[in-house]
Amino acid sequence: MNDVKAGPEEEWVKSGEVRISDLAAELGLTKGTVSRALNGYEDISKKTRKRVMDAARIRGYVPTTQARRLAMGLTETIGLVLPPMPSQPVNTFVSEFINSVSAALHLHGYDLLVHSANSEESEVEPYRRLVQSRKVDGFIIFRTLEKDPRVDYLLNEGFPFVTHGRTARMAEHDWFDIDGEKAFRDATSHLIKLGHHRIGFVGGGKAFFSAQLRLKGFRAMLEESCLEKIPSLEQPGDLTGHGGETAAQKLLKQTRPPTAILCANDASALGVMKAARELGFKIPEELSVIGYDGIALGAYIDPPLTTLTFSIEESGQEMVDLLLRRLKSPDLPVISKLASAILKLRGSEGPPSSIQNKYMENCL
Amino acid sequence: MNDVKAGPEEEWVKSGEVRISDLAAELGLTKGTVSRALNGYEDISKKTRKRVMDAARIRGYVPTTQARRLAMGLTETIGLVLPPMPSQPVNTFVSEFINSVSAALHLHGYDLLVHSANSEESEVEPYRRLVQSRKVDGFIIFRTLEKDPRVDYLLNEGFPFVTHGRTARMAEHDWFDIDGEKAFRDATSHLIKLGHHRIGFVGGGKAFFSAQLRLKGFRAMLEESCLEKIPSLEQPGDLTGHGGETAAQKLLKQTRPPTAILCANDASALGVMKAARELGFKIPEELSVIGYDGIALGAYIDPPLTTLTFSIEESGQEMVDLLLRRLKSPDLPVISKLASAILKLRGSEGPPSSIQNKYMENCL
DNA sequence: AACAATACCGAAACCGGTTTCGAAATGATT
DNA sequence: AATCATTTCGAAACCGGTTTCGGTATTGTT
Repeated sequence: MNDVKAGPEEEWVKSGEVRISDLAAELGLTKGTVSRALNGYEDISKKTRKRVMDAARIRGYVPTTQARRLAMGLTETIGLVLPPMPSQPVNTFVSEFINSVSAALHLHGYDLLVHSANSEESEVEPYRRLVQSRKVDGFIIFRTLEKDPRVDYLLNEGFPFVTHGRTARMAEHDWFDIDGEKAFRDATSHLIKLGHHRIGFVGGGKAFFSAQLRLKGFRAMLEESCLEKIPSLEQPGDLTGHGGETAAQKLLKQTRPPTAILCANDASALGVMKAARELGFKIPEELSVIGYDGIALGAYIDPPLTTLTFSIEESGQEMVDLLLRRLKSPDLPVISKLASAILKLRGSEGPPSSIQNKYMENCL
Repeated sequence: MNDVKAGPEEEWVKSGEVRISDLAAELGLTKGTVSRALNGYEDISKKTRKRVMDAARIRGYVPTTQARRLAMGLTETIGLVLPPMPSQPVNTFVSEFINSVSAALHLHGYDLLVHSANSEESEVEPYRRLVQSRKVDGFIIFRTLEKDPRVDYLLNEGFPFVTHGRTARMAEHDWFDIDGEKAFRDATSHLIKLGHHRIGFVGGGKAFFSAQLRLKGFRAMLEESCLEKIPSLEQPGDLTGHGGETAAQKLLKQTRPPTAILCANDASALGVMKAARELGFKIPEELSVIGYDGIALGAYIDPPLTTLTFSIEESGQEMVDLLLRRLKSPDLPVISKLASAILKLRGSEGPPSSIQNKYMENCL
């Protein structure tokens, strides 16, 4: 019932028991000939090719991947090392990302090797091991730091990789990134147009390049709109719910708290909302909150979280494209792609309640 | 600066460029001897062993995994196929699970191959391919169905695997599971002790064995407590936020709505809370809600979601243990492990407001 | 000093494929 | 019918390791 679908004359065989030498012996050919027949070489007569392919199908022959790869000198495998995960509230990105990367790789005959980073050893150690043991042809790296040791190591080795996110050395390696700067310009602009003057910002770890760019976009739009930059309204965070909570407390306990808070990611935003509730701020009437990541769950909380969202599936596909292109032609100049996030309005933002916020004069 | 840490006499070399034959030639030995020296064979003199190991270290020799595995006839790789993911609100389980499985495997020298299921083809197709091409030694399967085609296929093939979750054929294969039945007995009991009479249940897909067990636990505790089973209070769900929303609407629009709702997972619970808000039910005063999964994010919503939680890390480790044991001794009798979930009270449940709920008489 | 036992290493087969090269068989040409 | 070009396949090397087997060289025994 659950057998391999079998034609009339095909008998069921346990998978993976027949080798190319068995097939060759059975057909009275050498394994070299069988190999060429199956791989479409031109120096095989139509007749024998048919014989070989029929026999292969009937006997259920599938070449052993290990042997084929060894002979051909390739691994057809891409490595992805999971960064150590502190109990982050929202990891939905990782699984979706793995899923899309894996699917895209599979289309091209590549496998995905997922490795976890042992938190006790150096961050690059897993990469070093995978490179040295020749288990992979290249890497997919995400959650990049401005100065990223993984990038340094691989660039030094001349080993192919693509990053999700920019780094200080972005001119030297392929990367894909979301335009977080523009995203935060948009979000900030949206808040300003709603009438907000005092906008708080909860950042991500300073080491993450992306977090810096988001802050940059925020500041740029403030300046463009002739709003003064208020240092006390910029709070560092760590991209976790708890971090957002702490940062929000510092923001909201000020004598003149912000009327809106922009968060470097959704997890932070959830922490911010929690702190706001506990301090008695009504969202969005007394405080607007905007996050970043577009986690689906944000739609289910109260109020639904307005956020900046982007396609994880596209990210995975684009990165695979970049990496495979690099593997095919190692000497190509560096390629990069920038995709944009879109502001998904769900309800956690609105005009500030205080009428004090008169519509600001345009600075131009 | 980012070089491999190098001793005084060790010169830097690009990783993975030196083969065992190079090493042998350099030392004036045969590759067989070098191999045995490095692998601790006894028929190698102390002197040459030291020579070989020193040279290997200095030259940075690491055996090519592909070749070693081919020669030894093993893959040291475990496959994990991601089930097609409908845009589920909360996928935090998957990434954490992959992380722990990968870490546990790595301790034993195994790699994790993550494959994604193409939704267009049969569910077992990815497994079939991985088996036939001999890419993996065994599988980690999760989110099992009662009648699971993947399990059927692999049992038929005699191919090693372990499931996270039971199946109809659980007597024939190794499995690890959370005792969802007991978990829901506990949660139900908790609600009953709080004074709830009319408790709603939002289930998972009927195909998932785990969902059935959770329902079973719910029913069992109702019966044990002499509460009548009210069919209209059991609503099917699909483990998504939207499914929970729909189910909750059906529950809460009844003339006598439940005073508490138990959900087969947290995503459903979030949907239930959303629907409840929109229908004007205050949580937990007018409606208690309990989920299952223990997603960290549940602590950040309002009110924080009470849920049944378990250790994903433990799950991954235990499953790896079971699988590797199976690989080592294929003829061992079937092993299974059942871990328990614990009720994590966070605030989304409480006593029913209506005083109508007089303390029920104990049925014993 | 002759002989047996032991330590140590080389030679070669093997894992399961791919690919190059050359020879035999076939067909075409004159 | 002899010559040459093609077609078609076998033989063998190769990928980079592991492992078995057997032969020296060394040591130990009497």
